[in-house]
Amino acid sequence: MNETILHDTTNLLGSDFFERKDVCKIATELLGKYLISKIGNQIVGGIITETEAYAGIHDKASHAYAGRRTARTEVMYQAPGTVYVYLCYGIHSLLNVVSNEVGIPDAILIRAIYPVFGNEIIMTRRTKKGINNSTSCVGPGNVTKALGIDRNQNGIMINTSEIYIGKNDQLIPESFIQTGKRIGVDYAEEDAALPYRFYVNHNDLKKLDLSSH
DNA sequence: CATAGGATCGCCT
DNA sequence: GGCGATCCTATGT
Repeated sequence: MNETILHDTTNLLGSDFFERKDVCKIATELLGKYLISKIGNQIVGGIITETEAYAGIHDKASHAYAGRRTARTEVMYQAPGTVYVYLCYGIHSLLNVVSNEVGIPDAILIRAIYPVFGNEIIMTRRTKKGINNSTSCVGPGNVTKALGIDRNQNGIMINTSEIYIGKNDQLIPESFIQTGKRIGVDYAEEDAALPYRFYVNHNDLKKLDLSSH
């Protein structure tokens, strides 16, 4: 894969992908897709390997629980495919993509990717020593740091500028997909236990033929 | 205006 | 496994 994907719209996800009601299905289907950033004219891309679903106003873990509308959460009510980036713990930018229809604030958090290209750029952005291909983009704060994403991208639409999500002919086998409860949402009472986290081990990912594109 | 706490990370022991 | 960093957001007075 190279940057030609950014100029061939047939390779990018259509807006209908995020314009669906089942946020868990979308979160699952995002596994294996390409996430690409072109920020500061630097292109970095990888395969999405971990996501979490946040199910709008009925989900106590969601920022939009009970229909909360604030300056921060307003973008969650915008069109499917809108990027929602917020600051967590005062330090980390966390990347989400809004789904469902306008006015229904579902979102998917991107928690990890497997880097495919732009590795030298990633290493200049990730200064921690000892990281490797399998760890440089694991954890939602690390994904955004590697991709150069922060709140400057909050509110933009995917596949129009800076952040792109591409199709992948190489699908993740269902047997590779693991499920669990979401990280860091213990405050969400009964919703804290919902199996809304989806991930594939990078070791399993490497068993696939990633050279077919 | 004041305050508590967070969809995390990395360093320390 | 513990905890400090760091600052914005949401809420309450």
